[in-house]
Formats: sequence, structure tokens, C-alpha cells
Amino acid sequence: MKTDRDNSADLSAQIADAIRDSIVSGALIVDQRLPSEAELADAYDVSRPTIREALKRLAAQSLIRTQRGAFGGAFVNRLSFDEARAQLATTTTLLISMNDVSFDRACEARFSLERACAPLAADRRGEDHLAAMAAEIARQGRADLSDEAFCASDVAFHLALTEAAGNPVLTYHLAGAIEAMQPLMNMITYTARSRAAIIARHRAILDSAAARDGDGINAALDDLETYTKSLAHMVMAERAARAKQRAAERADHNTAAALFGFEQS
Amino acid sequence: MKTDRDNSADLSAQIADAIRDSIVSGALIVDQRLPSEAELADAYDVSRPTIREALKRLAAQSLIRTQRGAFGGAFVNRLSFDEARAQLATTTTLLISMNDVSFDRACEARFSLERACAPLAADRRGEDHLAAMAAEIARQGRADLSDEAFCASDVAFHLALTEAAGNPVLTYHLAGAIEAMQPLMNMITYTARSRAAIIARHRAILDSAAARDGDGINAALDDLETYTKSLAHMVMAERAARAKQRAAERADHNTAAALFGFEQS
DNA sequence: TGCAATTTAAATGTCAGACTTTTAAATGTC
DNA sequence: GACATTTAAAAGTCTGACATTTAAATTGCA
Repeated sequence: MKTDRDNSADLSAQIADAIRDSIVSGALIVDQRLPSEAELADAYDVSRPTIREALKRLAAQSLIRTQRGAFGGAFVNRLSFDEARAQLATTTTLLISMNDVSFDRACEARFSLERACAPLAADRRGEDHLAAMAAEIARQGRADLSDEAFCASDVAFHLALTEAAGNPVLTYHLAGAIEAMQPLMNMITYTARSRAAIIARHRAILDSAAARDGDGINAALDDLETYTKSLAHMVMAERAARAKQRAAERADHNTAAALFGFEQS
Repeated sequence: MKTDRDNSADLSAQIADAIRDSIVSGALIVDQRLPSEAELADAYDVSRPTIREALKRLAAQSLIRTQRGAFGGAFVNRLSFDEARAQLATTTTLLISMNDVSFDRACEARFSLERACAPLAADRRGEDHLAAMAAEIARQGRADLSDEAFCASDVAFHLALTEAAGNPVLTYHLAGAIEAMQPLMNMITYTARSRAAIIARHRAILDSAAARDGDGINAALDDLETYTKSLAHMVMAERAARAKQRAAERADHNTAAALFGFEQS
């Protein structure tokens, strides 16, 4: 095993890449034990801390898991759909927050993706999926539900819809996207939204799913998308108006206050 | 800053989580410099190697980048769409290979996702997108193209289609899925596929996009999905038949050969 | 003999301290 | 003012040690 000492990249990164390649290519299979840190250090001709950094990189991507103790070590990890979905959701959340994606674009992407499961969901939904969706709708109707809990139930409802499509790969992608974006959308619209309006759309989705009407599901999702966007536009317009008003009021004051960073609440 | 020493989790994992939370919550913003490793070690009351392991975990997720030298250090990284897409693709590849997803399921998910961009692509495609797709089709027609290059061009063609939708978030999800699954699909079908058949479908997609016909795009994608699945079924049936034949031939031989691991090519 | 308690060894987790290399800023020189 | 040199800060790496965990091997006891 050789590493390129003249390479600009870290040794730990090179080693991590080498091991990752072995996993992706199938040379290392699920649950297989890697050599111990000391053996790897010897094999790659580096010190143990360097090997450890490489292993931590892989652990951060859920590619391996480690176990202490005798006969412990690093094992190739079976990546589960749930783990992968959680990773996808956090990555997507960060991606959106760091790249000033407009609300409309994020909303559009989220619903475009969710509509991808409608035909399959209409075709394959079982009673259990309908029941799960109905249960979330019922929960959403409870007046004593916190905003956070309402949002979580909203996510759960849409997750149930994607699961009705009976395709875990599709669910992984869609649920990851929804998990990432629904909370962002809620954060913006929760002051203005009507729970009843959202529940009505959820019910339309459920009814269409029950009737095995894929186009009906998509129509309801379209409707929900339009409603969400209009809410966001309202909220944004209001914020802009308040900001403008504040600016005008500031202009009436003497400039000194502004210079000291005075800002009216 | 405190860490739970009684916690079963690694210190480096705890610290990585703490820093990640700071980034996700916005307490640390893009391009902001983290304290030096020595300062972090002091702040969290751990040794520098432990801090380094935590930072490597974050680096593996592209959450930070590090820079050597004076005034270097760890900086919050702006997650780019391309980086995120590459991560998504490798994660998806592993997810599928480790969870024995059937070819049909993977194929179904891939095309269901791609269809999500059709309405938007039809609406927003520009001349540049059409040109990019046409260029890939032209490349695919060259007889001297290797299988790998054909596959890469195939991916590039579909990437161009997703980009025509003009929504980077959507492109991120769809292109990540396509990048992950197209090579898998090629690996199975490349022995049986007809390049002309694929090019014809690509041309149908391009023509529909040019005509701003979203339904036409989806029809062509449906067609491509059906073709791909039928190819796979053919290949699998052939393999199964060969395996059966081999088994029958083995039975004719004396058992000794089998005991020595003899296997007919 | 069979089971329980103990020991042991192998492995990861953590630490301390030193040295190397890189890099940009500060300084000095022409 | 432009260019070369010095310097200091920081990441990268290594060595060696110790702590902790864990399962297997061993021992002790009934």
C-alpha cells in the first residue's frame, strides 16, 4: 500500500480515499473487519494518529463503525436507508441555507420532487399507508398542538405519502428533500398559515390516494404549493413594508441615533 | 464549552457534533475562521489529536476546509451544489449496492425522479440547454466511443435536461440520483443495449424539450425506462439460463472437480 | 465435568510533547 | 516603491505512553 508523499493532500485524506475506494469497489464487503489501526499504520507507513484521522473521516460518512475492546476494530458499515436519509436532509438544509436559494425555488423543487411519487403511490398504497396519513391529519387537527409538533406531523404525513410508492430508493430521495425543506418553509410561513387550509389539502391528498387517483394527488400537491408560495409572498411583503416604514421613521429622527445603531423594534 | 465525559460516544464525535450544530444554527457563518486547534483543545479541555479527529469528521462532510500556515486554520466551508451532488451520488451508489435493491426498483426511482423536471424543463429550457443535449447526442453517435465514455455522455445528457429546469436544488437531487444509478444500469445492460435505440430516445427527449412539450419529455423517458428494464430482464434471464446450464453440466461431471472448486467459464 | 469468576490480551480512545512544513505578514534592503 | 528576507503562527506528522473496553482464555469451585 503506497501513499503519495509529494501529494498536496493530507495523508489521512489519501488513506481515507483509498479505503473508501475499496468499499465502493466491493473489495471490502459489509461487516468485514478492517486491519487494526496499528496494522494499517504499518501497511501505509504512517503513524497511528494519521490512520485514526482517516478512519474518523470514513466514520463521519457512516462508511465504517468502530468497536472497542479485543476483537474490536473498524468494520464496514451497512448504510441504512434511514441513515442515508438523515444525511441527505442535513446536507440539503445546509446547501440551501448557504446558497441563498429563494423560497420559491426551494418550494418548487420540493413539490416537484414529491409529485414524482404520486403515480406509484396511487397504484400501490396499502391500507396502512392511508391509515398513517389519516392519523397525521387527525393529529394536525388538535388545537393544542405546538407549531413544532404541527411541522413534524406535516413532515410525517408527506413521508407516509412517499412510502406509499413502495420504493425505498425513491422514499430516500423524496423524504430527505422534504425533511430538509419543510421546516425551512414552516419557519417562514408559520405566522401566517391557516392550519385548516393545510389540513384540507392533506385530506385532498389522502382522498385521492384512497381513490388511487394519481392526478388527484398531484393536483392537491400543486394546490398546496401555490398556497405555500402565496403565504410566503404575503409574509415577505409584510416584512418589506415594515422595513420600509422603519427606514422612513429613522429618517425623521436625527442622524445621531442611527449612527449609534439605534433600531426600532 | 463542555463535553460529557461519561457519554459513551467519542469525544471527537461529541465535539464534531457541537461544531456542526453551530454551523447549522448559523452561529458560525460561511468563511468564518474557527479557533486554532490549540485553542479548541484548550476550550474543550481535550488534547489536540482529539480536536483534529473532530475536525477531520467535519472536513469529510465538506462542512469545513483547512488551510495551513500563518493565519490559516479551519474555515466554515460554503457547500457548493457540485460538491453536494458528488456526495449524494456516492452515498446513493453505496446505499443501493449495500441493500440489494432490485434493478427494477432502482430504475423506477431514477426515472420517476427525472420526470419531476420535465414540466419545468419544457417551460424554461434555453438554447444553451438544447445545444448541450444535442452535443451529447452527437457524441453518442460516434462509433469510436468507448462504453465508459458513452455512459458518461449519457449521464451528461440527462444532467443537461435537469439543468434546463432552471432550479439548482432540483438539479442537485436529480443529477445526484442519475449520476449514482446510470453507471449501475450501464454495468448491467451494456452487453445487450443498442446505442441507436438509446440515441433515438434521447433525440425524442430533445425534440420535446425544443417544442416545450413536457408530456412529450415524460413519454420519451417512460419509453427509455421500459427499454432499460426490458434489456435488464433479457440479460438476467440469459444469466440465469447459463447458470442453470452450468449446474446441469456440473452434475454430469464427477464430484471431485466440484470439490476442488472447479467452475466452467 | 460444568459453570462461574477471574485474568489476560487485543484493540480503540486519549493524552503530552516534540518536530516539520507551509504560509502570509512584517521587516529590511536596494 | 519593489523585491528579498525573516519570522511567527498554524496545520501536519510522529513517537510513546497510558486508559478503557471487551471478548476470549484461564482458573477456581462445586
